Amino acid sequence: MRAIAYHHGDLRRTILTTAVDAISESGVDGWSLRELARRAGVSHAAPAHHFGDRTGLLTAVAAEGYELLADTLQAAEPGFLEAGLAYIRFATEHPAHFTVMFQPALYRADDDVVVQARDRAGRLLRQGAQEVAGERSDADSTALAGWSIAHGFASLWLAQALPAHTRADAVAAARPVLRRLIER
Amino acid sequence: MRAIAYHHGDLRRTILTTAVDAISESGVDGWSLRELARRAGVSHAAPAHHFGDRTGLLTAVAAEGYELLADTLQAAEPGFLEAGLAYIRFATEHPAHFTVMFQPALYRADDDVVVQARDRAGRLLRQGAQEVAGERSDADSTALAGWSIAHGFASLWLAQALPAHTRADAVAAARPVLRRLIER
DNA sequence: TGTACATCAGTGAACGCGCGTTCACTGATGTAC
DNA sequence: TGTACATCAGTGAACGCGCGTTCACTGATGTAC
Repeated sequence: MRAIAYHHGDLRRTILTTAVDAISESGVDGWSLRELARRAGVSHAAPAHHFGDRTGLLTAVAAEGYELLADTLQAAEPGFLEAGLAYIRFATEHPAHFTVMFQPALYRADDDVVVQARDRAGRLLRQGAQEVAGERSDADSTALAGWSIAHGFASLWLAQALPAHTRADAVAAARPVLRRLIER
Repeated sequence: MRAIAYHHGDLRRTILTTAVDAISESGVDGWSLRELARRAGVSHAAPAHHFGDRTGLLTAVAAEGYELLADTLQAAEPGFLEAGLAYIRFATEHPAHFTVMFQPALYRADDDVVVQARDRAGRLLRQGAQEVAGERSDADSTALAGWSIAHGFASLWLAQALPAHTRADAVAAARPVLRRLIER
């Protein structure tokens, strides 16, 4: 691979990764397209070639996020507890994606690629919820409770709002918390 | 009250309110200090007098948010369910405050006023959790489960990620979901 | 009750800067024959 | 195997704009005497 080529070859991928890094470091608005170009070592006009504008770039981040979430859920062992822990692992390993995904005002939420990926993740999520809801009469509320508790734990952990002992390993700390929903 | 006075009298309050409105409309970064000044009808240099910079302003928003949350929790009937619903009511009625509070990188989280208000809200929150944890051996996990489920429901609702039937009344929709943690 | 003075809130002109966008261009790659 | 041509990715100079910040100022308010 040449160090520098006129045609980068994988600039789209590079910009996307750079954007995710920048979001992790400085939040969803703490950077400019020009800064991403600078970091990626390309001209400041290059990103527009692939994404058009910020919204286009964030749309790609959201789509990739839903794909990654779906992959993570798909790879998890069956059962609500494992699905919930997979959800939390995804959020803590991909904080930038997670943050963007749940701020739909930032991107084109009706973009085809986003819709497809989100549907796929949604299907797997409902499958995980099924396993805690079972035959209960309040299956819907139980499914929402499952999603809420996993999403809430992940969000609070990312916001650094949880007690210090949860810092080192979010997934381990989440286990007894999620379990609280299925046993008593 | 004069329509226009050289000394506004309550400009700090006005800018703060204007900021909260702007955040609700356009997110945490969708505005500038100059725009707030324009909206408030004062010169563009006026906000700096009261808040210094964006961070100072967001610090004030976070502090006010924790105060409002504490007030809401304090006014709630006793019991975990009522505390959880109060938490969700706060989040849905003050989305801008809620959003800022849980992004500590945006403001000075160690500011005295913030710390005091957050501690007060934290005390009331722990009190609510106590009522679901009771004498259980896993009291800590139960308390975190309570916070997570309320926070998760509120976050997902604000992200417009929940099913349509929850849209009209978040608090009513949350009731059976939170209940799921205390009965089975 | 009146005057002098200090303090403070808010003004408005000026600055330099980084931004997104535009556009004519250049260089690399792929395809037709 | 070689040549011509179209397509596409990325360049870099130029633009106008809104921004935060600075600073000398003005006008209102509060206090001392």
